[in-house]
Amino acid sequence: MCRMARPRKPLLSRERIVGTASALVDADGLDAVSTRRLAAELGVSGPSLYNHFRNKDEILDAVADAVSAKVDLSMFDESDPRDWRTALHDWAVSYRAALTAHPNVVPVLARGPGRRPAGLKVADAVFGAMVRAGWPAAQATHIGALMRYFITGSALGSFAGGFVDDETAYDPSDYPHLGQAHLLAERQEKIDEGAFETGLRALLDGLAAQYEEGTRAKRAKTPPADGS
Amino acid sequence: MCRMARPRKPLLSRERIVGTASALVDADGLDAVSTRRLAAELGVSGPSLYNHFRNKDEILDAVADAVSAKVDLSMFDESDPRDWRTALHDWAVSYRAALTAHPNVVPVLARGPGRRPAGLKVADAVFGAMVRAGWPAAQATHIGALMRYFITGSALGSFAGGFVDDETAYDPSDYPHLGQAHLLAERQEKIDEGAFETGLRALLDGLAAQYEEGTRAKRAKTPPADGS
DNA sequence: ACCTGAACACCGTTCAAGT
DNA sequence: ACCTGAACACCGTTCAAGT
Repeated sequence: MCRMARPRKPLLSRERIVGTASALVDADGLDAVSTRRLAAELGVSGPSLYNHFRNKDEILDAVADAVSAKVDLSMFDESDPRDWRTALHDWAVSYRAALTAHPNVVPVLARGPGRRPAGLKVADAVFGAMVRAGWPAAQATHIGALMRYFITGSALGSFAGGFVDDETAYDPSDYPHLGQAHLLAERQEKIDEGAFETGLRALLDGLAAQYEEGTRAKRAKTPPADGS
Repeated sequence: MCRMARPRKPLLSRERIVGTASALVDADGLDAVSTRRLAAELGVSGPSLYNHFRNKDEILDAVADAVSAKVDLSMFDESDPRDWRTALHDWAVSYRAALTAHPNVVPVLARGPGRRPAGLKVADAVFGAMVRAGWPAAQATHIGALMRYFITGSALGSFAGGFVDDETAYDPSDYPHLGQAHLLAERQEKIDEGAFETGLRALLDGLAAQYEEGTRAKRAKTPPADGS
């Protein structure tokens, strides 16, 4: 029975803001998220958001990190029996799936992990697993980087979707080999998936060859003599 | 000596607009290009731009296409003696150099060629050369796509630059393998170049292996029997 | 602590008006 | 044909004020 006003439950929380912002990005794209519209969606006025985030970029970072958090990393556990190549493959597939489920967020993610905790956890896990598998630290760093290049590139620049679904856009005298390019748009997902699989396999094949070279050199302790 | 006003020389042209916009993007980033600021830089009022471009996106597309136009495609000429693997390698290096010279433009380019003529010329050249080298059309499409994934991904998400140059950002209990991560920022270019080279080599090694498989299968006309 | 309205300095784009 | 000022419907962010 006191007359002092108890603090009412806050209208907002970081979680609620991130959840609504994510839905907005997924539905209408990155540009659709203005602080004013997001606030309206949450039933508050624009400036209220600044009680929970320093600025709009921090909100989008949190949205992006929620996507990173969905990437499966269990294949990099020490207890997991998968070899590094299989682990890398399965991780890449899981990573790409997380990104293609939220394509509008990819431009934010592609900027790098920055200070985003889930993004850093991903980088940490793959680096640690590659070192444990026998890769030198410098190579392990390169692998983390180049896999990210390929995966985010594939999620961002949906190759086929980047073409226009309009036959007249590709004059044969200008582009002699693009006669079927307008068909790319409709077969988009299949082509992007095929290109991703082809590229991933090539990447892993090539890395396996480099790994073999490395272990052979280590076994020999000296550069191999010529002949058998 | 006539009193009728001759049409004075127009203040603007598409070329002048694109040139100034490119300089603005390179110097201050994509967000620094507002129609009003661009117009001020050109000595005109904002709406004047709409006499030459339908909207701001068209201006940025033209800026991006100017970068694509700098990618060397001579290695794909029919008269060029380079084999497909060497051509693909040299093209990738030239492509990446064009992008890293204008990193702020990459997000626009990464969206795909769309209707941008220079972007389409690139896609046309690589596809045509791969088909001529003996790749099946579907595989040639995949190669164009996956190379673009890797190259734009590497130019966009400068891996090392994505980390923060701040030791305290990487708590060892959270990220046991990132103890040196704050050093990444300063060694950025070297790491990104190393990762690009490692990845490109792996990609080409892997593709060469798939190419071998393909030609072997073709020679045999039937799936190869076991044994030698 | 958390939310508000008012305000500031911006946006992209349209359009009638000028030459 | 090409440029202008005015206008419309927006932005992100700050800040004093309220509870």
